[in-house]
Amino acid sequence: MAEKKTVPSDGDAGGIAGKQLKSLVERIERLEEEKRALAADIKEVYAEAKGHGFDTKIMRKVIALRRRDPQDRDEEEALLETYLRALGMGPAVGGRTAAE
Amino acid sequence: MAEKKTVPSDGDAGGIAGKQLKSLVERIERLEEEKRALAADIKEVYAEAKGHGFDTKIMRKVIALRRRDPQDRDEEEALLETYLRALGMGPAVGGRTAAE
Amino acid sequence: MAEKKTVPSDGDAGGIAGKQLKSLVERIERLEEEKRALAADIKEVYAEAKGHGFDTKIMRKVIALRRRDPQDRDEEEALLETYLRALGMGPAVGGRTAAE
Amino acid sequence: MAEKKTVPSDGDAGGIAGKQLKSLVERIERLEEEKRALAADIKEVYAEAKGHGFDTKIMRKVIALRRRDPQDRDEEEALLETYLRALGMGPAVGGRTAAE
DNA sequence: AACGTTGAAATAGTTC
DNA sequence: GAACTATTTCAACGTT
Repeated sequence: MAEKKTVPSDGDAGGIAGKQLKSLVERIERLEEEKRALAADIKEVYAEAKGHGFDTKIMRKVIALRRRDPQDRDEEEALLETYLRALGMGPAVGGRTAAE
Repeated sequence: MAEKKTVPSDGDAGGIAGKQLKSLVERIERLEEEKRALAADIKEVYAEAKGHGFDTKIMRKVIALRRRDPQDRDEEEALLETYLRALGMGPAVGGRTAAE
Repeated sequence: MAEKKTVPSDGDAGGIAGKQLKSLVERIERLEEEKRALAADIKEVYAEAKGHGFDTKIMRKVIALRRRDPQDRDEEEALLETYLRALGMGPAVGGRTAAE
Repeated sequence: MAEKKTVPSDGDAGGIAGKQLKSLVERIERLEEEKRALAADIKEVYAEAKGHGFDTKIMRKVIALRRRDPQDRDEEEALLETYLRALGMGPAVGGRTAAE
């Protein structure tokens, strides 16, 4: 049966390939740690915002919206309305439906 | 790995209370398992929906909307617009037609 | 294939597809309600436990641990193979392969 | 029913609070961008590893495990105390006390 | 009763 | 395009 390739160089268990692997893994781990640090920073800023009385949940939405392509937004919105209409509910925005 | 004892099966301090604890824990575990089963069922229905060509992401949104108090929705929407306006962005999202 | 459509049979909002969507949505909503009921039951059991003087926080930890343990064991086993393979050795079955 | 607060200091959308909000949002966005850059770097390293013939899926597993391990150790320690407390004994400090 | 913490649900992204 | 993983979001809980 065909063996799945695990490490590049063949019979050299723990040899050259091992060194290389170790190096790669360590690089990744370092980058990931930096990434985590950034995430912590972001969290802090949110905390600060909250301390100033802002609603962080809404802030997150705003930031997500800004990141997003306006066209996609519109399309999704349209689709949502379509589904709501198919369910007999009026479009969610612009006030409640008259029914019920 | 060595197993850890959950309760001192035979320790004096654990006696009666230990039995009771065990019973409570098991009841909870049973309920949680049922809960997980239900979650799996829900997942299945979504898969079926997808198979019929529906957009499950939108479906989730619809269901979330239906679950939610209309008043809260409106308030949140208003706040979102407020924030967007404070940032100098038009109220891009919020259900109005794309062309304003 | 390759149509980007909104509902399977399109243009028929509130029609056939609408019925189907409605049915799916309602099924999901029903399942979700059962799920919520179960969650409430679990909460009750915790309340009862608390009433008997147990520390629910610890109980949660214990339950979480019991749930995690089997997984961990599997992962550990998988990992063992992983490392072996990473070292250029075949899966542990039967020890070293003849291929050496 | 409590009123929902929109922006902290005043209703002056686009005013003082608006400046503050904008500043916070931009800081977050900048940090997020750095974070994304890091994620891209990580991805690159994986690509490089793959180019050298390594199985990145396994690499991810290994890295995840190395990250989880220290946590597990802490949890294990915490759990020890947990069990002791569940037995009605105080935290393990000093072993069994005479206070029983 | 707000706060932070934590675990689960959902979403996005990636690989095959 | 389907599955898996990683990230993000949301809700519950205890805490102060």
